[in-house]
Amino acid sequence: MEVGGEGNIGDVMRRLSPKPDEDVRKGAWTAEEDNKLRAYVEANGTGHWRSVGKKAGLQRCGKSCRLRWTNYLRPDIRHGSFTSDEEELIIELHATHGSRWSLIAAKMPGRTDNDIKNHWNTRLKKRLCDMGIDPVSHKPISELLWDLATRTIAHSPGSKQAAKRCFSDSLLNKAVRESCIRPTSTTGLSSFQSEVTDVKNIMISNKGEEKYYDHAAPVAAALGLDDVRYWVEDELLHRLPEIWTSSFGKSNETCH
DNA sequence: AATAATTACAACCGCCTTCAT
DNA sequence: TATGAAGGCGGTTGTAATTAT
Repeated sequence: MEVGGEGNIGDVMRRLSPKPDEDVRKGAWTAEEDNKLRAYVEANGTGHWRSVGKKAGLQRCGKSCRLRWTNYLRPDIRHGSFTSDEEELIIELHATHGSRWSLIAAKMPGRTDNDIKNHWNTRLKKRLCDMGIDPVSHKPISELLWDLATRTIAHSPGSKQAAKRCFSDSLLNKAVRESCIRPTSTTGLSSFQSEVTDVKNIMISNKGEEKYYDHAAPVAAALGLDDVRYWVEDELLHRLPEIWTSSFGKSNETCH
């Protein structure tokens, strides 16, 4: 015991501060650690996670132990890929509850909130986008574009130009992002331009873009654009230097 | 066969809520 | 009522495995 005992400020600070890093292991769990934690919980049950690491002979913090048990070791967890029925249920529940994963998991026995969240972020979100559905609102993208251009923006001063600009940015960024062209700052603008001289053909030949044009058509009509495709192509070629500079000109990173 | 890109998922982090004192 | 511990949640990151080039 140090001189000063309970009242010593240094002692108080040490008790309140987190333990030094060397006392706590991080990263992937080993099979031995899993066995220790499983044996401890089977013998003592869950709860009081803060002390579990120590009592189970693990150099892990309580949070880490709890997470490992609830997301992986719990015996009622069903591991393995999601069935199509489960995927449909997740989409349905997400439309109702949003990203309240614990709520969604409660309606899917055997699945953890972490698993569902991961599956949503890696698979389902993309699938909805490909179907032309916004994964946040679960509404068709065409409907959202329409709202954006005709209601949110188009009724304010200087609206038409703003709406056109917003609309074109969305299309152009998508076209560049989804094309096979991956320029870098070291490529240089001139060679990038030569690579994309026929970018409109990439856009037209890409079936996803065709679908995107379908979504865009009613918005274009609302803005008084007779043919959105030619307008976007003109915009894209005209604004290529600007797009290149804003996206890739400031770093050596490749385009994502 | 080697390398790059993408995918899948375990784990961490920070914040919030609840509860006991 | 204020405070701190504990548990829970959602967002994000790191990385191993897989697939594409």
